[in-house]
Amino acid sequence: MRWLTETEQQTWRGFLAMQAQLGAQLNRQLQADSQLSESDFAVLVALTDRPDARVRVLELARELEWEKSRLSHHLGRMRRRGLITRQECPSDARGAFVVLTRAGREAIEAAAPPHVETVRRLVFDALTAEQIATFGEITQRVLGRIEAERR
Amino acid sequence: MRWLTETEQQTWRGFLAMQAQLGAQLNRQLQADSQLSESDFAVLVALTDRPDARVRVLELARELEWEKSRLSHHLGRMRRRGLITRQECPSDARGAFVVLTRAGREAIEAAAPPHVETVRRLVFDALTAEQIATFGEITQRVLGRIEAERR
DNA sequence: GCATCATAGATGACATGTCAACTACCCGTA
DNA sequence: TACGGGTAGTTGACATGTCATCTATGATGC
Repeated sequence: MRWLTETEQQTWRGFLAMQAQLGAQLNRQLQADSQLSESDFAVLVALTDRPDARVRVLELARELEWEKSRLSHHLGRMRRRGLITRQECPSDARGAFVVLTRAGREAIEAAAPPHVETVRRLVFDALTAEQIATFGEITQRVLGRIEAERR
Repeated sequence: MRWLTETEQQTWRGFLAMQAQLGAQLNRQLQADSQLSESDFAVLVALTDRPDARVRVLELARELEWEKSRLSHHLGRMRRRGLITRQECPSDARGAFVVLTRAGREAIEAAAPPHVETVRRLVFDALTAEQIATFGEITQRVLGRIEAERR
């Protein structure tokens, strides 16, 4: 079988370490500055991307690429914290909209600047323009592979 | 404040998506082929890296860059499944060694080839040599930033 | 109308991760 | 010897994620 070369192994382990460290650091910062997790943040961003600040649950799941049950649980928790609400869907009684509340909007507006600043500081400021471009290509290619494989 | 450019935002979202998808896919494959999680795999790899197939708990935690409590919980679960054992440490009665069992060794030896194959297929085969090199540089730079910040 | 199957979303059981204590032991100093 | 602070590792409470299953509604063919 084809093993990994020494260099590939190092690259791979480096990636695993970066992934873990970066996620942990971003979570810590978000939590400390805004009492939000990365997951909360992702949901709130998806909502603010909408002109009417609301989405159908499954559409949100597809957009975030989350399992629907994960999303359902997470929305329940966010609802209990007052960041979002549910709204019945008139055209399909099974469905529901997720709606951003005022508190949710305030939370995301307060959280975004320091979070973006951290991402910039830890990632983009550390890289040259060319590295950033290559980084983008890499993620797209890998995503393409996974996509292809899942079919 | 300095926001992210359109391109940077795309790159960042792409990275988040890749991270999530790749992790999920690797976990699925490992689970299906070997009944192991990525975490189990990481622990077992760290053990097989040792000539005597055993490590002190905290040293393992440092190597994996895991919180000690996470490791402790995880080791408990792996022990219950028979993948590892504990061994008292004669020179420091507080401490303990984590030891690879025969079953653990068999599990990792069976799991490694298909797992490596998947990593190769999804990542390295998708990239040019130059992209791989850049990828390695990127992870190192970002890790360096995080490292610097945490002090 | 109604039997049948698909879909939206929630739920419960369980695996995993985090944080803050806690226990037991080490070691330097008086 | 005894005390005090540091270290190794575990534990419990709780947040989060996964999987399988359930409920209610929608859509389709007869």
